[in-house]
Amino acid sequence: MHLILDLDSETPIYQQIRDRVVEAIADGELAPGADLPSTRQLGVDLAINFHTVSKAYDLLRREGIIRINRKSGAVVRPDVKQPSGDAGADTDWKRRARTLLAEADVRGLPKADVLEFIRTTLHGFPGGEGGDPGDR
Amino acid sequence: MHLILDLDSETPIYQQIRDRVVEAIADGELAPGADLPSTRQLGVDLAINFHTVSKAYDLLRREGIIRINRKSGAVVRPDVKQPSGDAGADTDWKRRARTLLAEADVRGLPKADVLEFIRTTLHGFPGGEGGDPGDR
Amino acid sequence: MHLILDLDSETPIYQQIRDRVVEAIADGELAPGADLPSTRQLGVDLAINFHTVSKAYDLLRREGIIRINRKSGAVVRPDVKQPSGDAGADTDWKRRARTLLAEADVRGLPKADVLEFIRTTLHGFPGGEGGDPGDR
Amino acid sequence: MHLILDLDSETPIYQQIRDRVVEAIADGELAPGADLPSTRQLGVDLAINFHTVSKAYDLLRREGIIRINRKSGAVVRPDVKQPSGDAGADTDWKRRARTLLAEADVRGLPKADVLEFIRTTLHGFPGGEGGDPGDR
DNA sequence: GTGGTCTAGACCACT
DNA sequence: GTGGTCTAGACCACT
Repeated sequence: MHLILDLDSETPIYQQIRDRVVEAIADGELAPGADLPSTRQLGVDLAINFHTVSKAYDLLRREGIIRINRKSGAVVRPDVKQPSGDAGADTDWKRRARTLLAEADVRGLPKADVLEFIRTTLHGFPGGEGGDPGDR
Repeated sequence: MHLILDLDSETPIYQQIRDRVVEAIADGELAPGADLPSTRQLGVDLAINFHTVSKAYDLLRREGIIRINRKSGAVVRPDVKQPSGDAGADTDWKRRARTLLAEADVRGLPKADVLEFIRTTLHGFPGGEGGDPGDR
Repeated sequence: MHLILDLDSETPIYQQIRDRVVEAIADGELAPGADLPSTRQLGVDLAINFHTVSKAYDLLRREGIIRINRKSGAVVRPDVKQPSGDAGADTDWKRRARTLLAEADVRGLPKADVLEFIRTTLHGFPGGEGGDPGDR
Repeated sequence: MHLILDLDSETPIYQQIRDRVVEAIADGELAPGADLPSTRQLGVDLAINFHTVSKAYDLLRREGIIRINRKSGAVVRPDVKQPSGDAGADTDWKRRARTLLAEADVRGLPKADVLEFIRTTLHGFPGGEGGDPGDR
């Protein structure tokens, strides 16, 4: 997992780490069950304080994405990428997606381009289910 | 424009107002060139400080979505929903979209369902293919 | 709200603060909507670091018990003490209660005494609903 | 004794084992004097390290609930379910019960429901009134 | 004046 | 060797 941060971004570093880990899991770079680097190690690699990494991992744990063990460190939850049935989280995701799509529309991004970008990104994630049946 | 806030949300109030305005424009509730309520009026309607509304409007102005005139108040920019050609903003939008899609994938939402939701939402916004058809 | 900590306890300080705040709300010392002290102020009062208070407040916020505003500080949520309809949290509470009751039983505390202690404690919290209809 | 662990819980594994053993004793599944499975056997059954089981057993021993013999293994103490007269432990139990009840109140659980749940749970444990009736 | 973020380092628990 | 807690202090955003 190679992880690039933007220290000048308004997005807090711990949030960026959280986002990059989620993307690494979606991309298949981090498989379900895989080990994450230790908070101290990742802190050294990213040249940031390990407390900041800790905060990112704690966020991922609360989101049900990773498991943290005091001894063995952090691992991607084995049941990740499987439907959780958390209706509240689904609703929240859709609300955020709707806002993002509205922004694309308001900024004049052509609907066809947006849809194409999303289709491509989604299908770039490994794993068959819901794949592209022809061109639909 | 009917605007509902969630005071308990982690999303700051000003950000929620900004999001709802963007959605109202995408939905066609607020047409290009239309007047927004005055900051004081909206503050009263939402039972919040008008400074918070000002902050939301200022954010929308910096994003190139509305125009603010000290005298005539805030209006939706007439050229909204047309491609701005701001490559940096496009890149930023795609990065955020990618993170959101990765989150859907990691949470186990079926790709077909995600794509269907996005297609439906996008087509729910009035207007042909995003941007002036005679302009492309 | 007067708050006493046991610095030698195995229970982390932030957890103790969380517990004491919950008790203060149940006791009616902190009414729904009431202000909590600022993190810095409470830190000074308790002679602990304000970060530790922050952690306690963040926990209370995530539990839906308080609301935190960057400007105006922390307040008890106005809708506290009203059923939230969060079935998962109810189940979790019952599981913890069952464990605690099992411990009382195993330690030989007479059931009548346990029930009496719980009845008394519960009825010591102000607010009528579900009160003691006679002796049942 | 059938024992189910939640590896994703915030509660450490050893604490979960301790809790389940206490509940099994309260439920009468494990009688006073009964043998507990060996740490290695239980470790295999639960697919966890036997050291974690040892830690749970050691905690139960320190709580005066089981006895551990290097040769014959762990057994439920014969005098369990009888008043120990440990005032400190009683005070501690009441403090924890008070916090749990305060949480129920703050979360809006009706007092009558809480009392009913506790009464039912308590009466679900076999045995008269907690402790030896001839002894009081 | 409020909370939020980040750094830094100590000490602890758990293995 | 791992994460968790706590202290301490800086700087920032928001009002």
